[in-house]
Amino acid sequence: MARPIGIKGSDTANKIRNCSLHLFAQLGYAAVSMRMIAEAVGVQAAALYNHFPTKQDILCDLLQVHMQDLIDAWEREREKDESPSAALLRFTRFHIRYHIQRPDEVFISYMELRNLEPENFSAIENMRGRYEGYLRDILSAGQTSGSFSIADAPVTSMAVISMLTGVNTWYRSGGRLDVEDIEEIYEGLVSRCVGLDHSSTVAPEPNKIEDPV
Amino acid sequence: MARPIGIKGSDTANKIRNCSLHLFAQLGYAAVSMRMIAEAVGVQAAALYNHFPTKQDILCDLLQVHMQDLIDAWEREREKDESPSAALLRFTRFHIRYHIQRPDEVFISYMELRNLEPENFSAIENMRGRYEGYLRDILSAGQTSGSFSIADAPVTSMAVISMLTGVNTWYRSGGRLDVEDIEEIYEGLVSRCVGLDHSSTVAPEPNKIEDPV
DNA sequence: CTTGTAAATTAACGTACGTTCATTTATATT
DNA sequence: AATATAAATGAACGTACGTTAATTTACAAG
Repeated sequence: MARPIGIKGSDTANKIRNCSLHLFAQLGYAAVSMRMIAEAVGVQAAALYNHFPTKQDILCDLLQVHMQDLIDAWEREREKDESPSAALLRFTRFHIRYHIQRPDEVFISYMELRNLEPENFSAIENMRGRYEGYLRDILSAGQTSGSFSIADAPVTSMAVISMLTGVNTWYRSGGRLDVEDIEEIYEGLVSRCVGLDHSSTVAPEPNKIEDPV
Repeated sequence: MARPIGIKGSDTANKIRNCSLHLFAQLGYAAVSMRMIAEAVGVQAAALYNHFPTKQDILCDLLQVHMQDLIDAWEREREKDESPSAALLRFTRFHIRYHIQRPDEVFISYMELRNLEPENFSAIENMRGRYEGYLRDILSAGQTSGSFSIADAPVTSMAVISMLTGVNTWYRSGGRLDVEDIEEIYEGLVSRCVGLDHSSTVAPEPNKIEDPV
């Protein structure tokens, strides 16, 4: 057997991405061999090199795509000229929702950075810095406008990001709380962190009052 | 050369612990070979097996000692019969101070858990759960006594832990803020997360008022 | 002083690694 | 239809891995 019938190269490449993602997240980059990836894909190890020049390139591709997708998703989600408080709550809900749906990508983005060569490492770190900058800018804007009360905007933004991303360490689907419950709890926590009293800035949900059935 | 003069076995064992800790933190458990550890220690690879039966046992030892030391340190630091708010602030400062001084241990405790065999994994996870329980109990106590205003104590405790541990991802010694500055900022953040207004619960520092020089 | 143990050495075990090569076959292009 | 390219295969490369064995020497205990 050589090239199978009905095979498009891009399909195999995506299968390599998916299988590598799961294996890297479960076992760690260094503990995953090209032969393991190949077996998961259903192919011989040498075939992987038709799609990625090295093992490192697979990891790099995964991290780069994840970070770019995250940035793009927020760029689409954000509303320009929104108030800092509204933007903060939007960011909070977005971050939780986006990350909770991609536990493997988030995991390797934090854990496998050190396995990248310096230049690839810097590229990913810059992207992460850019994303963190969105939140920092929201906090700074709210600080300037006086709607937030913050001791230190850079530190507070890191604290909030850590708090939000931390959800991934304990959330399991089918647990006591669904994503909407979690978003709501963290909206409250984040509001308090920046000196907003959440209950006074958000109107109660109408149907909880008007629709008791 | 066989056994060198003036060598105590426990010294070598500790050197193996220290070198492995740094290497694991820098490169990851799977990427570190016994020969690398041996070279860092200044010994041949086979000599490591006089002190640890396998590579996994070195990792397991490091994680277990770290978690046990953390638990012991908090048991010594805590004050029985303290109010929930005082206990919370004590925990906050303790956690930041303790973790910021041990970045490598903290790092591998989060990253290399998956490289443990199931039973070792469970042992470490139980210890972590026990430590997290200290905070959860403080929050529950404050919720019961009415001094805290919390939507969900388990979730809030995980949020707070994530926030505090997150300091390790950005803190570098010699930076803009020293540890005391950071503890103070996070004291404020944590107080707000549980519905305490920090500024009203802590008296202003006297020398900032009385000693303007 | 003898003896047993502890701590090191060198050498070697089989296995697995990332990657390359030559080859074969399916698809795409002209 | 002829040709080039894309996508697979099986075999092999040298290297490194975790661990074990046999041996040598320093220290501790009787």
